[in-house]
Amino acid sequence: MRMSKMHFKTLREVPAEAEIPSHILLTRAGMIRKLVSGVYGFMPLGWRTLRKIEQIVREEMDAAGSQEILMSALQPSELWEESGRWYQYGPELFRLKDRNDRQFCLGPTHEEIFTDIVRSDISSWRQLPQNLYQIQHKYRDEARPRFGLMRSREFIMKDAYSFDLDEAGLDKSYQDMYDAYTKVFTRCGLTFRPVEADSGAIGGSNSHEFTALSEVGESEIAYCENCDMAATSERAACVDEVPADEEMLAMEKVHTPGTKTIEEVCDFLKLPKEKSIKALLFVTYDENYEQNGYVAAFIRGDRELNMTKLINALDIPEHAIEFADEKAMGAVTGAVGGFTGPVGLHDCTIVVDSELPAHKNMCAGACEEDHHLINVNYGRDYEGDIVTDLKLLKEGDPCPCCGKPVKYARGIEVGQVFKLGTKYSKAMGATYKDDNQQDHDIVMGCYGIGVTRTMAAIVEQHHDDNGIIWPMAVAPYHVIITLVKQDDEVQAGVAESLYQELTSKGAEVLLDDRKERPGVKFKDADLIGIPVRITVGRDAADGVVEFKERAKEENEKITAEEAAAKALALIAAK
RNA sequence: CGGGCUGUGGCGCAGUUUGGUAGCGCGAUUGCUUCGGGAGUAAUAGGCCGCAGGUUCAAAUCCUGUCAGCCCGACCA
Repeated sequence: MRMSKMHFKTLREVPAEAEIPSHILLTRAGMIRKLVSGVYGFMPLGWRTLRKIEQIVREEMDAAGSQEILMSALQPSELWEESGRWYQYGPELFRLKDRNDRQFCLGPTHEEIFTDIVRSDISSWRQLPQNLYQIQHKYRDEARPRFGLMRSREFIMKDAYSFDLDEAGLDKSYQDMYDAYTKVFTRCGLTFRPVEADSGAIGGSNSHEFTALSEVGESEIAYCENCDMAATSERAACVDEVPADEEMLAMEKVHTPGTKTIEEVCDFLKLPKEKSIKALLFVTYDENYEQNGYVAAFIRGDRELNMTKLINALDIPEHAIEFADEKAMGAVTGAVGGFTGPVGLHDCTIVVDSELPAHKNMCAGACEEDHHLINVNYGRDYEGDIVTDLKLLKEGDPCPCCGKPVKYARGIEVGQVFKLGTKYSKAMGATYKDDNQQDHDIVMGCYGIGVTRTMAAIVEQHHDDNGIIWPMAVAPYHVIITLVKQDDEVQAGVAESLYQELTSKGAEVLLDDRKERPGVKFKDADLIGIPVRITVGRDAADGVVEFKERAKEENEKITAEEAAAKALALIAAK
């Protein structure tokens, strides 16, 4: 490609809204273009890289035995009603109506569609297992789109769905996908870690998230250097602390004026936070978004609540629960906020963290303004409707597997695999007959890769102050020939024959023949991150050019023939 | 959803307090000089100041409403 003919524009200044390197650099390099918040288009260079990532995904999916199809993004609401997710998915679902008032949505994911396909095409055990995938635009009306491609409302995703006879089959499909994902992200040049994850709105039992390590990532992972434990912070189990046993003392109400927070109460009563119970009150909503109940969660004063664990314990959608305001709190506790406790609390679902029952003689709110109770004991003074792990695992806490202190890291979720089981096949009637004419639910798995997000993650891990440093496998072009003086016949001739030579051997080459000053060409070459740069300049008359890899500091003067051979070797090694 | 900030040529911003004919830098076009790390110079083009309403002789500026964008929070009982 001759750059003088390419639709191409770089920005010298950083766009005002861009915060993180991938957003800044992809925009400055002219690879992506924002239309509205969370919606991006891809310009020639960006589109080439995206297609390369897609191609890697395709090759590995095909190799793993999955078949590519393409379903519509526009989906009728009926299928979502069937699975129950028309309500469950919440406000992130882009909903729209046609001229006849029929409801549709733009697919945020495609479990329903694929299940629908399979239930009509598959009827016999002989037809299983099957694995289908597509690479397609997805739509999610994110509460807060941000960071360019990292969290957008329209994005490209590869989603795959496996259909098996039984759990054993699913285990194999899951492992095959897990292995394929490992190959995909390795080929893309990412440093990543597969971690255990919560399955969220998708549902199902097991799940792993593939996290590209990065400080700007929105995903927080806990891992252990001593054992194999690695999980998202919301998924990570916590070890219950078991305190020394003590005799139960008589419960007592004490006057604690103005002590709303755990800190204030514990300071006032001269107690460690480990001896106090923290209360968190929520209101819940039904399918019509009407308030339908209250939830009180209790954890030890020094702990933090893990919202995901609470939602899972209650078995409700994420959007069906909110922190209660002062008024709602009063309605339940009969007191102003800050003095809620589990004793005598009624008309709400009480969820108690699993480590609290073993804790004796605790301090808790008395459900009365300016009063707390001390020597509160589980079983005698209060009970929970649900007792389960609600705690957030923090850095340094004991590892749930081996007990050593856990570490924390941030990362970008570039892929996730789920064991769905029969959640969708049961709801939508996707069954097969076995060799005894018996019907069984098809056992499903689903597997996603955020293709556009992967592109952003690669930039996050591969850039410097001057721009992007694309790994060869995903670079929009392999080589850029920087022609220093485009109107110097000798230089132009050398550049042209080098361009022809490399192109004819299968290299993807950009020839910078623009009427620009050399500085501009060098800056642009660095910004767009082409892995190999061959500069044709003052030594062209001697057949000598300059060879430089984008990722390396040094450059060398060699003959054009040597440069071509070197470039081809690097391309072949990708 | 809650809180804060911002909308002024393609991009980045000043001007708004104290109403009075819209400015700067980058970019773009043309000429000359320059030419190996985002050149210099001269000239030119480009904006009903997000939108709607109001106050006023007069509104980018004041008032009301509205839309859009960005940031922060979602851990407090």
